[in-house]
Amino acid sequence: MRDRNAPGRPREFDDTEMLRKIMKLFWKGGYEGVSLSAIMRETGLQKASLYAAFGDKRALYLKALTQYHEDVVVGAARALNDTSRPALHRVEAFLNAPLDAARLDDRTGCFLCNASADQADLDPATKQQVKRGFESLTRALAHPIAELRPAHDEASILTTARTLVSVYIGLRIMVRSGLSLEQLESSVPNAMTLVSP
Amino acid sequence: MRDRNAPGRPREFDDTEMLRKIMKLFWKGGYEGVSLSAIMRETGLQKASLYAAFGDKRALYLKALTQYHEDVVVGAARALNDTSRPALHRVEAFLNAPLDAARLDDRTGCFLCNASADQADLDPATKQQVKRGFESLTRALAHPIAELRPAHDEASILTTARTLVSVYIGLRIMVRSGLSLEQLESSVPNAMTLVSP
DNA sequence: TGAATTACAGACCGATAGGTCAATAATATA
DNA sequence: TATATTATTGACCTATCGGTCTGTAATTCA
Repeated sequence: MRDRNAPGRPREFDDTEMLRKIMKLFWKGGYEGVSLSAIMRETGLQKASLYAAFGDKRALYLKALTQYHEDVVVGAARALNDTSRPALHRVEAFLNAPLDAARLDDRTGCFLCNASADQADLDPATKQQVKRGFESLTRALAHPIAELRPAHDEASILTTARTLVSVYIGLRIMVRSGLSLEQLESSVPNAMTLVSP
Repeated sequence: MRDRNAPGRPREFDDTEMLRKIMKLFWKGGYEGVSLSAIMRETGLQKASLYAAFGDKRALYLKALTQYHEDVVVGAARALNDTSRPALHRVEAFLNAPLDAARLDDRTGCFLCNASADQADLDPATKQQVKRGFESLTRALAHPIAELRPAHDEASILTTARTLVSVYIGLRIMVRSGLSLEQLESSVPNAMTLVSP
């Protein structure tokens, strides 16, 4: 983000707004599946402007992934920490998110999952960013689980959280492959038995 | 596969052998991440030979995915149905597969998962093939689970199988992002409580 | 042995990829 | 108002992309 009142011609677009558009492209199409021309079309910016503002395509992808973290991961973590709702509801809502998206006919899945499958093996920075996202989700999920399981120690809480993040990821991936909602949704109450036996 | 004793010059390579090499490339690099030049390098075949034998790049990808089904998915299904081993062990081995791979420093993940994240949203045939793979895994996993839970009805068995497939996928994806094995492996016994309470 | 058929090698194709550059426009500051 | 600084534009660059074509080699069958 460039300073307002900086010398020189002011930027005509908002960095974050553009990164959100770019995020949606990469989210849906993957790294190689999105060309700079597609980004130019979507943002209305010229190649050189993109390059000056964000760097090359790799940097663009990584910044889109960071934007996803700030928007989606942080949002999910906040919801999991919202103590005004019952802990059980919060966990359930988290696991239901993949199915809710599918109900709205959004089978884009989760950008972290897609990036992991797509680029984690090829680019260390992407790998690191994806790992960080999963860790954030795990830590956030640990809070309501700890409320539900006050007797358990931290390690056991984190293990359960990781298992549920696995289920979340699995549902995201399976939804994307077009498996029917009716088949998948019964896995949510099934997985919930891990926190409410 | 071309007929032996067909008229004309005989093919100098084995189709399946080449498809396995191509499978490994797409598995690791994704659809757009693998160029025809890379495939030529790996297989030693010329572009025109590839095209004549398998079709265009899309067909090549789809046939690689089919090869994965025949080699890996069918293999996993067979292991899950191997009644000479205890049902509990078979389920446990299935869930451990993602971690075993990581222990051998193989973080390639699962081609079905990668294909789902990479291409399911873009190509209906890929989507269909991925769905079929997940369904095969689910059905195969249902066998040992049914042995462990004779009192449960089929719907409930399949639900549990789907939840465990989710965990499997989640572990595959998380392993690929570089999360530590020590952190992930405790999720296996945790998930096993769904079949052995 | 000749005709038909298929495979192989490698040059070739237009399109597009990511990236760069020089000219011009818009602003802050002196 | 002049200067420095940054942004924008659109042409331009080279490399590579997926795909095709042509000529030659290898085989079966009559």
